[in-house]
Amino acid sequence: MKFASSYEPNQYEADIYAAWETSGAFDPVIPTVPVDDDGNGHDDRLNANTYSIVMPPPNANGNLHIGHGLTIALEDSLTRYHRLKGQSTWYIPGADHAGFETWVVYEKALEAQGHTRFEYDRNELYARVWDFVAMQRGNMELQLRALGASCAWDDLTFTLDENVIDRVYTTFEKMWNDGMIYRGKKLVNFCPKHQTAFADIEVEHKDEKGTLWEIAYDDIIVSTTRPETLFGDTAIAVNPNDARYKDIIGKEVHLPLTDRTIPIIADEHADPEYGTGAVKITPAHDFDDFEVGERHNLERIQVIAEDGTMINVPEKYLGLTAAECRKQVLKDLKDQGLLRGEKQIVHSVAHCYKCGTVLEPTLKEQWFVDVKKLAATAIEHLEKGEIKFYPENKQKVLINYLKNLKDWNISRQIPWGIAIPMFRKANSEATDEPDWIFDRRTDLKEIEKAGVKYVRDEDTFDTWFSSSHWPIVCTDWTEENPSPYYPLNVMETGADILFAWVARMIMMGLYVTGEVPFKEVYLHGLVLDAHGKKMSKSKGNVINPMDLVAKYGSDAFRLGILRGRSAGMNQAFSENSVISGRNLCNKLWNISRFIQGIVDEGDSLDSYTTLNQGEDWICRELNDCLDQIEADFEAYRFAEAVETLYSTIWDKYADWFLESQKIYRNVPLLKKTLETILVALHPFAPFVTEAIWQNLSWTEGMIITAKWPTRLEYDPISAEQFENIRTIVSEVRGTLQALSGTNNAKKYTLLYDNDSLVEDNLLLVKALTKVPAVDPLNGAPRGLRVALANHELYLDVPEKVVKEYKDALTEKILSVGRELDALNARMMNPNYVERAPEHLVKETIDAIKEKESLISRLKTQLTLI
RNA sequence: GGGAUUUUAGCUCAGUUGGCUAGAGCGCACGAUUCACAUUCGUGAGGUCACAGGUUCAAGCCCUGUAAAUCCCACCA
Repeated sequence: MKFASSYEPNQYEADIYAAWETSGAFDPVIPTVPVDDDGNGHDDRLNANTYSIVMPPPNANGNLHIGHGLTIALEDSLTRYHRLKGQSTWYIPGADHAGFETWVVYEKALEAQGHTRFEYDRNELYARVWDFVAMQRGNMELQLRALGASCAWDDLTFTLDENVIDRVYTTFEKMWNDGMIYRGKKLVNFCPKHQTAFADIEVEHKDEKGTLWEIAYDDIIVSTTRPETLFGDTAIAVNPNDARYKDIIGKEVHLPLTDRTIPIIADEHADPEYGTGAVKITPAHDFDDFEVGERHNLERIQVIAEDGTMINVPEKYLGLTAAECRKQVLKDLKDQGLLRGEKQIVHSVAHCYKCGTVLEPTLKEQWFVDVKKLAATAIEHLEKGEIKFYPENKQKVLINYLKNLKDWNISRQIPWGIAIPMFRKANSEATDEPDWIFDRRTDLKEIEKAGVKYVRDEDTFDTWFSSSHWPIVCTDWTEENPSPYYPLNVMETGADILFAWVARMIMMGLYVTGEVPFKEVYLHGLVLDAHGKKMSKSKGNVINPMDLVAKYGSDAFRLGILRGRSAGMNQAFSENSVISGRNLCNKLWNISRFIQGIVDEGDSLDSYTTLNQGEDWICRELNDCLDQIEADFEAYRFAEAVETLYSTIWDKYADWFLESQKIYRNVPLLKKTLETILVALHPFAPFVTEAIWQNLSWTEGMIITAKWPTRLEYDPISAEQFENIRTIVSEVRGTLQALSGTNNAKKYTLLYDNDSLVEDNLLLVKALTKVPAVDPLNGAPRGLRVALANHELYLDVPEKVVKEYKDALTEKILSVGRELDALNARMMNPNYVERAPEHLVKETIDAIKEKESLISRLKTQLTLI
């Protein structure tokens, strides 16, 4: 016997995965590189039936977390479904160098060894991090395998692979030539701890308590939360409509603690309602002030250096940290009587999303992408509906974001990343040559062109700049050989990176290829803990997907994490749902074990025919189930598909069909239907379905490359009759349960009068209700009437028991009466009869007849008691 | 300030173009028991669909408003 009494995932999963991988089942059937089999000069792949999906690349040197677990469950289910449907499926795995994250980890390791980044040059650091990552790599790839990801491993793309860098450089060069790249000295969010700038999107704003100080600049009082920046003030702004200050616009005031004077200017930025209505302007250290400075052509005086110490300030404050300087400034202002008040406020402060350090708006020369055209093109294609979003409201959200997008800072001061291929002229005498030139030779620090020396910019690209090429590089798309796998069929990723990643892939895809990079976008939400709280290390509520896989199996995890989840929603997750997934796997295992047992007894017919109502019924239910799953996959309704499979397999197939097959056996049909449910469940539970497939005596090949089931043949009238049997059985069971006493099912014979359906299914009804016998009534009604309108059924119970059932019977009559009243009320409404669809009115009339007949029968029974 | 989302059973969620008595899983109560499965089987209790109006023959679903919660963007001198 190949089937143990329960399914033990750990015995099978590793071997099964290895078998899949070595068989080549993960690889697309249609080649990914150009072919011209018929020699007509055309790439024969281009009209092929392909299905492509890329994996959002997990951090190459990290471990998978619960969000990855969800990602794989979603993407791999899609992949396997489309593979079973016969498409040439390409699920492309990836690994992310995770520029900033990995750098932070590495720098910590470096510090632990007593070193700092400043001891090495950029190339050395790059090489060192490369080795560091190489050492840890593989962990997450093993974990992807444990989750069952059926991806094409040979095509794994690492974000620092040569073809990625090539493509990024090609795009950058094109943008540079198109005038979309510019070098700007602008305010950027700068993390003093990590010594790097961030894009707006990487900044985390948090509400914090702070102090608002009021400082006298001559007669004008200004409010500020950052008194130490006053040395960088180059103006005071008042609102042009503010009557209080009308007369002093254009005048100069003395800047405290210095011997400078600054002008009073009129600008809308000053809010008359806030504070005193006058605001100090520090263009070098505040984003709003920077813009005011642009409008009024103000000087930008940087007073806080990148290391967080004071520069360009009076001797006394030079070299202090910003915090020390603030204290000193406040003290000095107070001594001079210029500090006129302070109050506590709550304001939002920008933090580094990694270390929580307060970010310092800092003037820096950086590379920027002019996003106007990119965004406009993306909006145009999005508004045409070229990409379908799940959930669909994200389309609007994304368009709204793109409409307000500001230029994109792509420079990062982190060695671990793709070097920016720009070189600055070294000797300024050669005035005819441009200051900056593009060159791919980023492995060199210095190059020479036309006799002029150039030095490479030390910075690297923002990882999102290279990641935005992901669909292009993963599918090996090139100008010369566009891939049939581009655009991707779907981009599945987290809703939290809609702006950072999805938006940029769309802009970049359109810019490089002229086509949107994917046809559909499915966004998943956060996986929250069982109480709906965000998982975090500090809260200690983090669930490790690998623990659950080890404990319950990969399939159980996948089924569990998909349960109750819908697109874009942050939803709770608990071990319970994994347990219920595990139970389903075991149920399926035992279903198979049972059927194999029957097959072993011998019967070698291959083709099936249905022979009774239960068999017709299960065929109908399985067909409905397949329809439902196909529709659910089209609409990305994963949880619903799982739910449908769960109830079809358990509540219908096992509880009714298999139970009925204990009376009437149809071996070919058992085989056929089992294959159907195995294949249908395979996308969600790949391991157990494959393990069963391999253990069954008659199946061939591997289920991963099987064919999606075709519909079953059945007699619909007969199938519907089985519903009547189900109703009879349920009602008898319910009545038996409601009778006083225990073990009622064993005691009382079921009597039927004039009922061919029961007569034809005596053994089945007997087995399902567990009554000792099902006999014809033969005479006057006796015992307890079963509450069915269209069947004359009695439970042969003694008078005494019938009497004890009186209360339950009364309650039953009342409840049916209430339903009847509701139906009658509906029919009393002439508008309903007139305007509702005919079939509904007819159904209502039928229902009324049925209820009336049932009530009169029950009432007769009651009077007999 | 702008935008989005959510509110249905004790918990987590379905409920697709409005249409029969609003469903599932878990939990709970009661009952069963060796013959595929206790990771089992059966039966049941539990809902003013956040609230108030409106449209409609008919509203959990559509419209208006209110409340609560969550998230994103911008801003907070």
